[in-house]
Amino acid sequence: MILLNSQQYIKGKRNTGLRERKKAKTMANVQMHAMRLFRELGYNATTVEQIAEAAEISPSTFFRYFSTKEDVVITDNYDPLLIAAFEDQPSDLSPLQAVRNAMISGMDDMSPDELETMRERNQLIMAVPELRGATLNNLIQTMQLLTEIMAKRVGRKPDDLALRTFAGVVVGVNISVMLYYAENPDKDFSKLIDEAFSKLEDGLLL
Amino acid sequence: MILLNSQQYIKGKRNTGLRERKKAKTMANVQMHAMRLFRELGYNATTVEQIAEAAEISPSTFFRYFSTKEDVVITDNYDPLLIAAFEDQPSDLSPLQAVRNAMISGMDDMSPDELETMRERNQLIMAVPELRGATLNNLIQTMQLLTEIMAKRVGRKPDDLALRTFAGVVVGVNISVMLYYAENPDKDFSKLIDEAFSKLEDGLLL
DNA sequence: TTATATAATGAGAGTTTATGTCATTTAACT
DNA sequence: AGTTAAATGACATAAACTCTCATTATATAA
Repeated sequence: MILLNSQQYIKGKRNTGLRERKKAKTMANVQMHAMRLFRELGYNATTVEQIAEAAEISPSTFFRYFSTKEDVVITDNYDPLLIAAFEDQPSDLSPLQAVRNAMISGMDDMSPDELETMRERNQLIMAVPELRGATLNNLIQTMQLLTEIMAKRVGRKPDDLALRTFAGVVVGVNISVMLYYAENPDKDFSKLIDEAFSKLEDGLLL
Repeated sequence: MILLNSQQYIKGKRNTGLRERKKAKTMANVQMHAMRLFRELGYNATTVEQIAEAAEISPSTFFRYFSTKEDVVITDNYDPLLIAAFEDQPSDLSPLQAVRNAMISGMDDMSPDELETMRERNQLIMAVPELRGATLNNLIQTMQLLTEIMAKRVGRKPDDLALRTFAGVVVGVNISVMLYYAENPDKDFSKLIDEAFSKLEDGLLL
């Protein structure tokens, strides 16, 4: 089964201690049971208490791992990966091409299992307003990150309006693709992103 | 003081009955007190109970007017206005120009009082994650509306990816401008929108 | 290895948002 | 004026958090 947040422990901190390993395991376990219950009962009909019971922890412990019920679904670790991929892009690419490649390259590294998890998450998130709101909120964070690294790349200040418009556009396209993908889960997400960015490069002509 | 949602009653329904007038008045009154309390105490530190008491209604009644605490801030009635303004745009304009004009024309009709309220709301919303999430969620609805009327205008189906990408871009630009405006409240919001769309028309080149 | 320090957990009490029910009040319509 | 329908308030209940404190488990150092 898929890990989501546990990776933040596995990759981030020194992986040596028993304590860290246990935490990563617990976190992944809670997410697994939460996703299963959401699938079976629906998001709103599932209580934190139920999740805690299924994962064999106390509700207190649940909230130590995830500060909200939403967090158990939405927290992910994609930003650092995106940033890294972006900074790997050759400098002769246009900013748009660089972002596009960075996003797609991240997806190409995913296992079928990870892709399937991503799909299920996207479906759930887009179906539940609270989750959608929280995810959209995360996208703003991504947008700010993108503004900063993009500012470095093109040699402008991070409060440049063109730059920020650019970041807004990237996020906006992401939102529309996430929504589209939720309605058409049989399509290939990374291909959709690719197509959407093509439209952009063509100058957004209708 | 400014009305926000009350307009939906004043403008939308027949304005004749005492009942309607009272509801509009109550709604505006609740919002006024809520905004004041949020300003004085902060959003999270203000309870619905306090708002209800200030507005001299029961908590039950609060939730009849606003289904969540967030709603008291975020609910607005801009969509119908935007749609109407959009449909008023001459058909020889490009889609991008039409959207741009529609958005700006809406703002130009606002009184100074309304603009000031909009600014305060934007500041509050962008500062409070829950509100930001809920607002972003509303933007998705706007995006879907935009997709539909745009589909009519250019004669495509609403599930056309180019169309949806376009709508995503418009929403993304809005998000980035809202954020920018929250950081720079002394600027002119409608001018910021105008500038951001200019960058778009220039082909998003950095 | 044992002793001590530090971190994770669980139990339980309290707050706030939100939902649903029911009786009472208030406006609308004839 | 009397009937109908809508709005309100009082109350009960649930679920998501928050906080505190005692207990358990892991880490560290003598």
